[in-house]
Amino acid sequence: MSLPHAILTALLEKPSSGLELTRRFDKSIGYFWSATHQQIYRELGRLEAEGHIRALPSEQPARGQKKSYEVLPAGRAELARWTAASQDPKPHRDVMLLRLRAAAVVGTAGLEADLRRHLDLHRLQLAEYQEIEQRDFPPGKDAPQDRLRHLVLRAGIDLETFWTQWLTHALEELAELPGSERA
Amino acid sequence: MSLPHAILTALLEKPSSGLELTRRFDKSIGYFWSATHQQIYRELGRLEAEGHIRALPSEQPARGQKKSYEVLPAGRAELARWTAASQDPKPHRDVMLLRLRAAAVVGTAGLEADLRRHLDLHRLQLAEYQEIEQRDFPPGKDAPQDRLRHLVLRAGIDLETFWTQWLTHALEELAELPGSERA
DNA sequence: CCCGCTTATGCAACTAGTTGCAAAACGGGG
DNA sequence: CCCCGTTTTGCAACTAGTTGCATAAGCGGG
Repeated sequence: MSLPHAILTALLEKPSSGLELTRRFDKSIGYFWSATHQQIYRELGRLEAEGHIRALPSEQPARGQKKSYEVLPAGRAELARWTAASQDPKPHRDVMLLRLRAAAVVGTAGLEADLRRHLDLHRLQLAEYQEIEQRDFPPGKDAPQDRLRHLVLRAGIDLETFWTQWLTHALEELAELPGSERA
Repeated sequence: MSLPHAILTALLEKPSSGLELTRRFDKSIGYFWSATHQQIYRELGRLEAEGHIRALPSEQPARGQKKSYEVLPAGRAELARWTAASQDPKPHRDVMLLRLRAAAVVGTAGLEADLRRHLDLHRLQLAEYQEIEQRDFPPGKDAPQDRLRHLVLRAGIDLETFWTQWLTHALEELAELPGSERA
């Protein structure tokens, strides 16, 4: 149950409307939590009903009109509680690893193209993160908040780096395999 | 929709009952796909209904009786199709990264203990994988199937290695932060 | 002025995964 | 032989996330 807390964090960083939140979830927030606009609007409604956030009064709340939200003290308290609470790590699920394990049994036919495609996607993502790092975390900018946010970004960068290396290695192995399309 | 394919892969590697599958999902299969026994039984039922697997005839199918399954040709074909089909990578979601980003806003109070706990868990998992590697993939064992499975295990090992390093780094940063429990 | 495109919000139905619980058979102890 | 704990199977309800679509307002061009 982390989406509401992701939204609270984002709103504390900057009060926003649903669409603005969606855009931010597609960018910086997206590298550790993704969400669609439908999820976000639903959750904004819930958070408002619970008294954790409220719509900024200035704007009128009609459909098709921008409606911005800000976090209330109760919301900040809930976020602090959640952040400090112990949580078990969720088991990971990775489709590509599963496909490779399946390929060990039913053959690797057709896999290579998709491995290459994923490699390109991860390279692209990595480049994007590195650009963010250059732009937002130049050396010397180390207020506590920046250090923590930089740490999170580093995780994103290192994970993408790992995947590009692993996929490269996988493609090499695949190329060396004897009959590449054994049934 | 990958659970049925994880099950097909596991059953091709070795026909099993629901409980045996559950045990294997807790061990080797678990490092890229996890599932509870409830999920597995439900899915076994579906796969049987679809004609992808069948119960081994030898055993009688009463409740509380072991019932083992094997993959039928249709199931193998479906797995091969799925393995070769192009799939988009799923966006990642990581609660710990989210919590750290939240901590940049609401303070790091209470985080350290859980970071340490996660570090221990990842170290434990890493040790377990390394043990599997020593046992199952001694140097020189490189039939095609082994190479692919080893590659998958390497991903698990390298990911756990990454997390132990990152968490260690995070703890260092946290220790250096000025007021460790600023609200 | 009204048509169609974009922006912004949102509902509803579906899919996948989780949690809680229970029933049937087996096996050992009294 | 029967009671009770364990093994194995399974249903049902719930939670979270995804997909598809709808509705309202603003805006620019013919």
